[in-house]
Amino acid sequence: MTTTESGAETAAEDRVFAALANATRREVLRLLRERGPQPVQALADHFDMRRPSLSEHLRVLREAGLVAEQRSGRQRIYRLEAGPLAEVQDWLHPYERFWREQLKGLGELLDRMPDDDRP
Amino acid sequence: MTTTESGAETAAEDRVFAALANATRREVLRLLRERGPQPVQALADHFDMRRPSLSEHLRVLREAGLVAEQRSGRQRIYRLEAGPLAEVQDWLHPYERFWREQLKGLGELLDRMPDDDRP
DNA sequence: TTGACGCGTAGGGAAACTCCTACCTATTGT
DNA sequence: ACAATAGGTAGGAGTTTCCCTACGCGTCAA
Repeated sequence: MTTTESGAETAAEDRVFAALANATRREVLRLLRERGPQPVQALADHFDMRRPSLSEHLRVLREAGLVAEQRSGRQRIYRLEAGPLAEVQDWLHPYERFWREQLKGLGELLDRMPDDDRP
Repeated sequence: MTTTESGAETAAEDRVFAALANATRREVLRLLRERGPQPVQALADHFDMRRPSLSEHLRVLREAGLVAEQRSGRQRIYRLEAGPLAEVQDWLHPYERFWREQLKGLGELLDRMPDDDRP
């Protein structure tokens, strides 16, 4: 439990999942993770998209707590804030035994199959 | 890596993240996890929403591979298919060291703070 | 066979999303 | 002081989401 997670904490959870629903925003997170903090234009260069549109995406990520900005002169350096992703993992955790069971079942199925028939 | 995950596998990833972006759909997954497979009406009873709307949500979940249906007479029993959630966890994994670093930093900060000043 | 039940699909409307082109503010260099 | 740079904001258009009310299709019970 990263935050209080008691009851109406759903609003924060909602913002995080909604932020992750867009491929451009997931790509921004990947860029910040792989290349470290960057100003907006450096990020925008990697997309076929005008800068104001990317600014909007950055706002969504910021309001979800997934990135933070640090002003440096006239630039704004964005950096990854991975905290909310830990909450996603917490959310995922109770499902883990289900997908392990499914994978186990698949494995056993394959074990009982002649090699020729495998997908 | 649960599926091939080579290149244009992004479409499947997109469908999963998009499916999880809605609170009703996340709640459906929780109900199926906690109470096991159920027909549509039993699920619909837990929401302040008409049944056709829930049917739409079930379609989105089905196309994301997160639920599966099994017909039984005139009922359709939906069950959790957690496989795609394993892929979400895979997606999450490279971020883990970042949130661990952040939490570590926060812990050290708290250690250096007098108890009275803690949030 | 007829009626009720379980559920999906069609179609529509309000709101939200995602992109765009201006445009505005703040900072820096000349 | 002035022009150029970095980046946010406003407003608008096209698309998608999410809910609704009808309605259609298959199944079961009388």
